Amino acid sequence: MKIKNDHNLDFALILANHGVSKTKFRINLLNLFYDKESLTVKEVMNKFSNLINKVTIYRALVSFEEKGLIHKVPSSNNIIRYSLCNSDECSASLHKHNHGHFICNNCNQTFCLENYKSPDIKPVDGFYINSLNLILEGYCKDCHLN
Amino acid sequence: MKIKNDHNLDFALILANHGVSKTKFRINLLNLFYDKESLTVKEVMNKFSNLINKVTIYRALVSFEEKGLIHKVPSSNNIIRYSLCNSDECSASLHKHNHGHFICNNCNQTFCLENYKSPDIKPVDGFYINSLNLILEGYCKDCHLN
DNA sequence: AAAATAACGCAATTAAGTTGCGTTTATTTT
DNA sequence: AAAATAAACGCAACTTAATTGCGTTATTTT
Repeated sequence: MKIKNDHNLDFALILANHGVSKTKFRINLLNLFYDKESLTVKEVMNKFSNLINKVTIYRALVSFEEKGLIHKVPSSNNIIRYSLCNSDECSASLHKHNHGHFICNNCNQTFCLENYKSPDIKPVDGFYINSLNLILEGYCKDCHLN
Repeated sequence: MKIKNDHNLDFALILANHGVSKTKFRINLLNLFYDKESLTVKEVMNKFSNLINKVTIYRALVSFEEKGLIHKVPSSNNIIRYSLCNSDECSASLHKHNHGHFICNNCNQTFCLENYKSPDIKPVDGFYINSLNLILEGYCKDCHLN
């Protein structure tokens, strides 16, 4: 359950700055998000070798989201994915990536597509916009071959 | 269970042209999609006053999707929505809208945002792209007020 | 019209996500 | 630093979306 920190970052401090409790699990969970483009509850469970109760994971993710650390990534496969907020692009109430994301319909991995720029968020009458996402779906290289 | 046809379209013919069986239910279901921007299984069940078995609905939607009549709309709330394909923008294997969609996180309705143009689909090395969606989420006018 | 194929409905099942509650751990107050 | 408060955790039970198998009914093909 020990997660290695390859980022030279003080995750406990980041949590504190966002008003999130610094439990061992939540420190490791935040570290995971710095390692990986996006995560589902199932992927988190696997990373912690199923030692952490799924309810704990759900509640931690909700807490991270409420405090503006992560945001949901829309997809068509009805599995909720979370992705780390870029502090320069996201605030607690408004989330965006300046680039598109590709989701594989087979392995469910996500990939950043830096070449696909998303349009900027602009106000639309009658709508209170919290997030903008450019989502591409299909099959990644590995999953296309079969 | 009779659904009125306001579109002067022969839905049975459209189904036949796409290789989908022309059952009474499927004809009415296709009509529904021409009436509404997008639909979930639950919404379809309600429209048919719960007279149609949900398994039948799931299978019809899968069939419509396989034959290129409808496609999934990604969202963060893990409820699968389907939307009619524009014949000029979608093929059976490649789906896109040229504009963004707004999904209300409270009432789960979707709205077309004609002013948000999506980038064009272009090939990306190693990815086999089936769909492109520009998704905005937040609260619609009605749901923001409370 | 008969044979073949696909859709349908029912019951049961899987899996994601949620809720309540007692216990443990972290944070705040003194 | 100890006590008081608040939040996180784990367990069990529950809700809801989605899936599967199978016998029956409707549609399509020849």
